[in-house]
Amino acid sequence: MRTRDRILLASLELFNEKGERNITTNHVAAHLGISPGNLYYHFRNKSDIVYELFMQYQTLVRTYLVVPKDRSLSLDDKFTYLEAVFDGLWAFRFLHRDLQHFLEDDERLKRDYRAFTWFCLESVTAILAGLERAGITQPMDDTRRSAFALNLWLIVTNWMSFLKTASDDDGVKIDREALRQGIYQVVVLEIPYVQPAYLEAVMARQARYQPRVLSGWSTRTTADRSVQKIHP
Amino acid sequence: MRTRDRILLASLELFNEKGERNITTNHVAAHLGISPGNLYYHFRNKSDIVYELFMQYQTLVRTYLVVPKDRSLSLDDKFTYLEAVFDGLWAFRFLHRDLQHFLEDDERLKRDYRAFTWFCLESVTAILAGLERAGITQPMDDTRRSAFALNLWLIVTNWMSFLKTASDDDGVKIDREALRQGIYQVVVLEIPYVQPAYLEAVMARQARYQPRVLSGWSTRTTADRSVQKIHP
DNA sequence: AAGTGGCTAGAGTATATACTCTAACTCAAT
DNA sequence: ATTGAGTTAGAGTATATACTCTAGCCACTT
Repeated sequence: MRTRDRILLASLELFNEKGERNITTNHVAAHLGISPGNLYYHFRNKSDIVYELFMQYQTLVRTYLVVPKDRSLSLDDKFTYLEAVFDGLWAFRFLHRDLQHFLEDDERLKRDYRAFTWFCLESVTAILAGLERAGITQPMDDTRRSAFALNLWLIVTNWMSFLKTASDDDGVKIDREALRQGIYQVVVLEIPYVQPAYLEAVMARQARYQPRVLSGWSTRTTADRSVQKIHP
Repeated sequence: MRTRDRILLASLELFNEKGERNITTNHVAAHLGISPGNLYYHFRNKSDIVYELFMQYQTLVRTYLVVPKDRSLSLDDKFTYLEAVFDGLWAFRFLHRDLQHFLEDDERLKRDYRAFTWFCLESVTAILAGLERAGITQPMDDTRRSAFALNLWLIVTNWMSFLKTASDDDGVKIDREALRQGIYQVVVLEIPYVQPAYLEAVMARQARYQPRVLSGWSTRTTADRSVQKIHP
């Protein structure tokens, strides 16, 4: 593998694990056993590494967030979308953590990220419209659908950071699996709009993603509020 | 005003404006015209300043997120809650920006923040239950309500960062006013559960918070996707 | 054999950052 | 007047961080 690609891969790995703020270019170089000079031969600066990683992320998301033109959407499609989106978020989880910093630091990234957001929101809206046309959910007017798509996107993109801040690391390991429990939350959002004929099927599939982290949190008493450990 | 309080105030101001990551203790001291040594006389380290600010934030939120015991909730209450929460978020907006970093940096803050989150989720759940009892929204079972409360909280707490990342600074100034447009999004979330008798009233109030930022984004074409300026 | 261009090492640098240390000032109580 | 606790100034420090510079290596062409 080319050095340039190894740098990207190692950066992604370390950024995801420790957070970009805690990983210096020297760390990345040391991790790969190359010199800092070598790293700077391939990238002008740290921002460029982040930008390139964002481009990879964007490409990934743009490939799977498409509405098929030749057929109508199924319930399976819906969950395929969700799983893909969460997998992407997991693979590039460092991005959303310091997003604001990155965007302030790099005008180009800011521009591109904004366009990317609108693309995502439009795609989600199109998917929602597709599900309506397929008779899975109730039709809604355009304004409502757009606002709904935005809520959906907010929940999806911030589910990870919620897990990180709200759950106890000792009790619940945050991994790709835990992340997918965000799917449960998204389905909760949509349930009121599901057509009666599909309600049972939707809820059955939703059950697969039932959160371990949160189950029963509303019934806990004040006394054990801070205790989050799971004891079998 | 005591020096200690001036340090807190200046830190909050600078953190909110530039982000904690970009503000050093020396910056804060210089801003106040005091020496770094003086600052470190009052605070052992930077984390302590952040912690203290979080405590202020927490106190604020805990005071207004209470369910009245002596009477049932009204529609006004609901919007009062929302406005208060968004005002609090605005006043301490630096917190949610680098939250993950803060929590990794300070074990004490991590513990307290987690407890705070659960408190908020329980409070929101209690408020939702109160609205149901008052006949404003349809009753739902406990599991659903908890999950719903969590979605609501996710949208509320991340609305600001969405605005920051998705909107064009030139076109739409992000301020306390823009932030409140998150209220619009929250109401969208709740509309399916509003009892018919209240639907009109809810939507009328919602209209006050109609986003300027997002209006019509779903209908924009690819060509002007990146253009976010508002021209009257 | 000599040259060429891509790649790499590694020492080095300017700046920043969080934080320390000591001396000195203020002012109310004695 | 003296004391002494609380407060402040300001120079200083150890470390980190992003990044530079120069010399040289290696594979391949001519």
